[in-house]
Amino acid sequence: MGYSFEPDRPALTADVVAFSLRECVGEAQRQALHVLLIQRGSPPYKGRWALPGGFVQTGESLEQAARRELAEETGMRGLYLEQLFTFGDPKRDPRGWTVTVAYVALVPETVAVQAGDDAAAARWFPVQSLPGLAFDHAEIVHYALQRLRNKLEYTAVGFELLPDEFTLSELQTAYEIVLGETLDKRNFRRRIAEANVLEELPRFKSEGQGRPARLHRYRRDAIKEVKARRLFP
Amino acid sequence: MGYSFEPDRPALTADVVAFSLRECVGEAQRQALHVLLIQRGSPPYKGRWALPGGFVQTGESLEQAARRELAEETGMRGLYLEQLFTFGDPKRDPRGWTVTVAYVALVPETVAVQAGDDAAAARWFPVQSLPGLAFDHAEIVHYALQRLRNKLEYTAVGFELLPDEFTLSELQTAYEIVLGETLDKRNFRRRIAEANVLEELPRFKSEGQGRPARLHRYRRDAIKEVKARRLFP
DNA sequence: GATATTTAGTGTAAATGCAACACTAACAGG
DNA sequence: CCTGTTAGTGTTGCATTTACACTAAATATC
Repeated sequence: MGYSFEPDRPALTADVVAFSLRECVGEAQRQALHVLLIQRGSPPYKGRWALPGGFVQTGESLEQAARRELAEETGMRGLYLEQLFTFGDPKRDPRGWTVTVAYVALVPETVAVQAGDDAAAARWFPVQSLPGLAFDHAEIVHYALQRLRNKLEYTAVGFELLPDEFTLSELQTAYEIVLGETLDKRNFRRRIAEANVLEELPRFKSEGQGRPARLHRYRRDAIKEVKARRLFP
Repeated sequence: MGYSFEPDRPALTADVVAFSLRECVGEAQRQALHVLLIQRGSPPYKGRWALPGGFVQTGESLEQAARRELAEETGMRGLYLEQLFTFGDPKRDPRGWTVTVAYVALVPETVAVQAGDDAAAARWFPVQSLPGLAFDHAEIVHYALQRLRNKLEYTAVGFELLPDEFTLSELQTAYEIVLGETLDKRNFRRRIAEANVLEELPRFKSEGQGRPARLHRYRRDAIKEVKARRLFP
């Protein structure tokens, strides 16, 4: 690093692609993968939808900035968060040089959005029918979706999209929706069992009619990355 | 993104972890994975070794900045380059707030280092015996090494460490050194063949004595990511 | 309350993929 | 020409993965 000459500095922001499995409006009982978007209240792209995010502030880490912005604009806290990629095309923001560190967040359906202080509208959109997005945010979402699918294939982070306690059927449905394919029930359960990241709870959940399903939760002592073998080859 | 308030901006740098397979000094014919380091000529960490890199300049993309810095400080151009991670701990640079976008480069042994304009020393160090590094660069190298091994396991980027034309034995040796394990010759060749990213050349290379080996090169029309199946499970 | 309906939960067999393994081919040096 | 060295090639046993169907436990209906 040759620090002898100090050129201009870009504005640095952290943006978050927050994914969640939510029910489609209209179609009750049909879940789909959604992304949280915020409607811009000022130019450029006024009125357009954009990813939650904002400036990284002095003294905070990048991840802290992402968490803070998410909390400020949507009220959501304590989520799974992972750095995705840093986007720095000099023309990505029409106002000037702005580099953004993008994060992916996974949000259980039970976590509610509370509109931010600045009262900007925040809404979940199905990834299949996103509105036109501000800046290069469409590209960021696209990249995030690829990464999420990849990650789900060879790690066991699926439960980050579910509440603390969940049934194996709910977990399987989550995987099926994100991966966009149906999975075999017995094979799915075997793999999850082999990954050894869940523990049974002494409780059950009644899914309307039908036999009640055992509740599970993530084992806090489990290693996050199940790297040895792909979960869904 | 709420751009109503503009806080301080961090300095933004791009640093490069350049990997190469080189012969160990002293031990002729024994290759090892090396990382290119540059000796700092000014405080902080004066005299310490650090990753090549420097400020991202106005009007250039992050990758362009990484390539430019690498060219300026080492003379190396046209390499495989991939964004690794962005490090933004507010205390990572004692002089002040500096965020760095780290890249990984893969360098064939045939590419020579030309000392930079500022005549700073540039040297290849075996990853197994790195000197104490400036800033958080040790952490960055550690992370880069993990990523390289991972990448080699399920993609076919190994040839980026070799010259344009190479033999299959050379490619296998490259994989063995990076992964730190020996591989079965027939299984290795089968997997490389199935990945379908190489083409035979009508030429051979004599490796001292012994039967000459057919030269291969990377097929320009091949898709880079061999994602369907891990290469070395 | 008997029966139908719905969801949960469980094992096995066939096919596929992976890992282990040994010899022949082509050259250089003595 | 004989030896040493590196290149190149298939098969088999084992492990993993996939495909697949019934029983269990609850609710709703008549």
